[in-house]
Amino acid sequence: MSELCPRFEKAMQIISKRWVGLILFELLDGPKRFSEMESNLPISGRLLSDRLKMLEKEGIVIRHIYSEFPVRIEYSLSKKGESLRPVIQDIQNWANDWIAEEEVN
Amino acid sequence: MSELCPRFEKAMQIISKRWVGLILFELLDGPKRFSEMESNLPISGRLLSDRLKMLEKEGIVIRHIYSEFPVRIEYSLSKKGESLRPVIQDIQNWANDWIAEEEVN
DNA sequence: TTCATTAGCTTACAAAAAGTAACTAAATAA
DNA sequence: TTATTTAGTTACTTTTTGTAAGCTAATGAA
Repeated sequence: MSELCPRFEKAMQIISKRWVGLILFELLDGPKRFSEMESNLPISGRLLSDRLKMLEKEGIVIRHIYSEFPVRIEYSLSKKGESLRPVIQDIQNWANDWIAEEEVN
Repeated sequence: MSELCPRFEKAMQIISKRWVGLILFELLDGPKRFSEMESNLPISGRLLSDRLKMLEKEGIVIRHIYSEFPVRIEYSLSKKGESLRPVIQDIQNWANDWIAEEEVN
């Protein structure tokens, strides 16, 4: 195997993991709680939990605990996460230009 | 589940499928043959075959058969595929800015 | 005419990831 | 004490991937 840019590969590994795109889309709109994302996205708690942990580990998502009753936990984007906005925006633009209404299922 | 843009969802479904990013990266460099991609990417023939079929079905990749000896088959990007260049370019830029050498493994 | 070679897949099967639903923990409130 | 709420976790089934071997069509060499 030859010279694929290893940083690009690593970036794709993160971004193209299933559900990550939709999670970023949500968070680019502002901080969100676990249950809020769970009900906004077609993803189960198990995987949402996995993905948020992974994104936190990668420094893309920040987890903030508010010790209220009941406990409130908010997820938001770090600067590194925020800087993915152009990527998501481009995908949105591409989708608008090239995905027809019919093929959306 | 609420109002996620269905076109965005569909776009993510295609783009975030494993290996698709790397395949697009390859093809943005110009037309490529099956075996060429197979040796450039860390992907097996089975999945490369699957992904190329899927991308062809989505109108992103074009398959061209040259009846030479031995047979030569070239894969290239359609206009729809070409228009994903900004997405891939943004991911490359993000990777350069935010992925450190050490975390590339 | 038979055998080997080459590209581009396909098949069969094991391993990893995702989907689903039920369950847990901590902190109150009634 | 029992119930309620959020944020998960566990156990288990189904789907997707990874891996390696096999297949097919078109030559070209012996």
